[in-house]
This record gives sequence, C-alpha cells and structure tokens, in this order.
Amino acid sequence: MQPELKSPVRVRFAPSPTGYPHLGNIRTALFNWLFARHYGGKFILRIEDTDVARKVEGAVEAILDSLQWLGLDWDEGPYFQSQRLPIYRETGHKLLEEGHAYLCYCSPERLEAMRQEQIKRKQPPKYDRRCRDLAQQEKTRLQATGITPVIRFTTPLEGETTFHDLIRGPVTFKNDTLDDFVLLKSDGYPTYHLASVVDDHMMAISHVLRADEWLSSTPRHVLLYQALNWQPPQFAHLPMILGPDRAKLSKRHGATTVTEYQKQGYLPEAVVNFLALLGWSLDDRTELLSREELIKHFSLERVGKTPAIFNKDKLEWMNGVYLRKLSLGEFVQQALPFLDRELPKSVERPLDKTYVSQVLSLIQERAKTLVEVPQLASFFFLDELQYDTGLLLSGKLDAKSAANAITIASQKLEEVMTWDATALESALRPLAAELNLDTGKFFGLLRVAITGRTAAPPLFQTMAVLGKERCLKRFNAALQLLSTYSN
RNA sequence: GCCCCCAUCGUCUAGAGGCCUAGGACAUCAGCCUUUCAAGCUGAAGAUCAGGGGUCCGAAUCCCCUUGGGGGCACCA
Repeated sequence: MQPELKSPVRVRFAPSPTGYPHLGNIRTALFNWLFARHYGGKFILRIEDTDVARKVEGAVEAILDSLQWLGLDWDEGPYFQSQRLPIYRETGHKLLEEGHAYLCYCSPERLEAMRQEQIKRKQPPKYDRRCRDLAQQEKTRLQATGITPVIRFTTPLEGETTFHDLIRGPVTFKNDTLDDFVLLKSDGYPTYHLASVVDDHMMAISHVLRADEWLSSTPRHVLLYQALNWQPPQFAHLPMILGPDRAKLSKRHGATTVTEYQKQGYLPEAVVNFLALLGWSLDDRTELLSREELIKHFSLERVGKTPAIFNKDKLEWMNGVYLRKLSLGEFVQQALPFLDRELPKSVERPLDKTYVSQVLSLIQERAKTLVEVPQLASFFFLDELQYDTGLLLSGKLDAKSAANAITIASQKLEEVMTWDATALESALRPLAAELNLDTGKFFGLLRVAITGRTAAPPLFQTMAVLGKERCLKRFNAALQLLSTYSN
C-alpha cells in the first residue's frame, strides 16, 4: 500500500461550510495532514461551498480556526468551489456533448413524488430516467417551456464498477444499482460528485482520504473519471466516528465541535493525540505520541476498519497528562485567560502574575481541563469564602473543640515569622498531638477554614501561597461562623 | 426495500494460522503513598474473540451462511 512514488503525494481536506466542524471532520483532516507530512507531500484545503441553501454563516471561519488551533497547516488553498463555477460548467457540457450526460427537465416535485411512491412500494428510490432518451421533438418542446434543466450523468446500465480502496481492498458495485445522478444543478452550481472529481483531477490529488460515508458514492466518481478519461486518485475510506448512540456524529450529539473543545480547555496537542488514536494505532501499547512521532509513524496500513465511538473520559485523561507535562510558565499562560474570564468580577484585575503562578503550581496536577482551573483555584482569590459551616465539623468535632483548635493554631501562627510551607508545618504539626487530635482531623479542620472545602491542595503549601494575613483572617472568619453555629 | 461496509473487554484498541491460558489504555473497584484531593505505584474485575458451519495437524486470524451494527440510495455534502 505504498503510495505511488512516481507522483507526489497531494491530499486534500474538503469540508463543506454547512456546519461547524466536529471531531469526525477534523479527524479526517488530521489523517490527511499526517499522511501528507509523513510522505513529504502537500496538504490542500478546499471549501466545498456548492450548496447555497445550506451554507452556514461563520462555518468557513470555524473550519480555518479549528485547523489552525490544532496546528494542521495547509500548503495550498483554501480554494473555494463557488469561485470555480465555470470549470464545472465546462466539464458538464463536455460530458453532455460526448454523450456521457443528458439534460433533465423533471421538476423537483415530480422527482419527490416519484421517490415517495418508490419508497411506498419498497422499491429502491431512483431516478426513473424519463429524460434519458427523449425524442428530439420532445426535447425541443421542453426547451421551449423555459424550464432550466439539470445535467445528469448517463450511468451505464450494465456491468459493474470496481475500485481498490487502500483500507478496504477491492469494492465492487453493480452499475444498475447506481442512479443517473445530477452533475450540474439548475442554479448553475455543480453537485459534490462533479465538483470534487473535477477539482481532485485539476489539483492533481493523489490520494482521497475521506470518511466511510463516501464509500457508496465512489463508484459514481470512478465512472466519472472514466467518462472524462482521467486517471482517478487512490481512495481510502476512513472508519467513521460515531456518537455515543452509535449513530453518525451530528449536531444532535451536543458539544462535538472542535471550537467547543478549545473553549472547554483542552490542549491542541492532546486533541491531536487523542484523535489520531481513533482509527489508527502504532502498536499494542503506545498511547502518548507527540506530533512529530505521529508524523513519523503514520501509515494507512495501521488505520482500522471499524467505526469508533469517541470516549470522552479518555480524552480528559489524556488532556490531564498533557496539562501536567507543561512547564509552570506554559501552564500559567494557558490557564490565565480562563481565570480571567471565569473568576468572579469582585476579584481585582489584572490578576497578579506572580501570585497566579504560585497558585497554579498547586493546581496544575489537579486539573483535567483548563476550564476547571478557576473552580479549583477560586478560594485563592476570593476575599470571603462562602461555605457550609457544617464542613468545619466534618471531622466529627464539636463546635467548641473546633473553635478551640483554630484559636490555638491561630495564636501559634501569629508567631511564625518565615511564612513558608516548612515553617508552617513545624509550627502546626506538633499542635495536633497537643490538642489530642489526629492529624487528619486537625489539618482537615484547618483546611476547611482556609479553603472553604474538604478537597484542596496540600494545606501548608496552600497557606504559604495565601500569606499570613489572609490565613489569619480566614481563621477568624471560621471562628465567627462557629460561634453562631446552632448548637 | 435495495446497495455497500464493518464485527476482539463498557469505550479506544493490539492481534496479519501456532508466540493467545487473547496484550495495552481509559473508565470501574481494591490496596499502597498521604493532612484531604489530585498525581503516582500495585493489584482485581472485565472479551465463551457476535453465532453457526467449513478449510487446516492447528483459527480471533482464511472461506461461507446467519445475526447485529453502521453508511448510502437528493437539483446535500
């Protein structure tokens, strides 16, 4: 399955701007990109905007943004099919002249009615070819009506079409199961079939790597290449990515657009790594691969055939791994915008970079995504903590002894001059024994007083970052709460 | 309904006839570490390799059938 080395590798990603790109679309882009980079070929971006009616505002931008975010840089394009209309028309008319296509005057209404009837009779819905062999007289009459005809492909009635898929092997279709599909619509735009064949040829695409959903359109394309007397590219149909309900990924599956993952605080490196493993694998154990390693090892032979359901848990895990791999500086840089956006307005801006850095050093290994950073770190920034007073008693202490423990700790800490984790520990650890409390209970109590929660970064480090003044203030606040606690 | 594709733990996957008493990862559970959480480490559970027929000395791996799933069947891509 080595690509033909006589012709340079040229692949394309050809999305249509009828929606925002989801993980499936982007996985296709990634495989194309990896293939191109692996073989030192070209990765071409082409926007298939031939459906005027379904065009979605902002989709093109979302596609470009997604690719850029993931670092899938393209070598040519973006080409827009809407700007190449004359080429398709010319090809369509050429086909017409050579007898490979014909004009069809059937109205959409008639076609729709016909389809409904066929479905009702449990027949395969297919164009009945009414216009395929019109008598000259009839043609003239229809022409005079002023109806704008479409151009349909004259699909061979007999025989079969076989092509060799790089992933599936030989695939054969009987020609009589194929339709006389439309090449040029009455609005003057080409259909996908015509436009992609023409462009793939004109752009000298060597390999078409696209999702499995296109497999059954491929014989039509092969027939078109034959009619045009063009050499078809090699085809490879990639396994689909399915939603949790095992159905084709769509808007119905919620947060599947790539930009959504960006917003949720996933790192592009993690997403690339994760996506690469959806349908491709290096061996029986390697999970973490850098971009360079992916390029180095990527090959179509190791692309599987079975559709994959993406496993969000695993993506999260992997993102956590990548987050922890970041240097503190990089992590701060990545997390800062999220803090800035999500922290309450009451927190003074701009955030102090040094302080943020100290805080984030304690958060980094606890975050799976960037979006949870503000939540994990909020108590470092708030002046007053809101928490359920009962939390202070979660160590099964009564309010009185809890208050006593905090008071003693507070007094002890007043005397601490060097406010760092080591000093804090040597000041507080002995107190547990003096108070006859086990360390779990004692430190747990102080943790709630300091952070307002039972799960937080290590106590002494947290206190060191917060600073003496804020810690003592929080102890006071805790005492306040305990004093009003309904006994 | 017709056509095409696919079929290994819940999920992602390794496996290209003997290395498989089916390996890894996520998730789950347990233990260790530990001031909590997280991370880390160790271990457990989890797949009669969809089912049935062949071929072969030998099949998860090859062939056939069945079943299941997916995709396609537009003047959408």
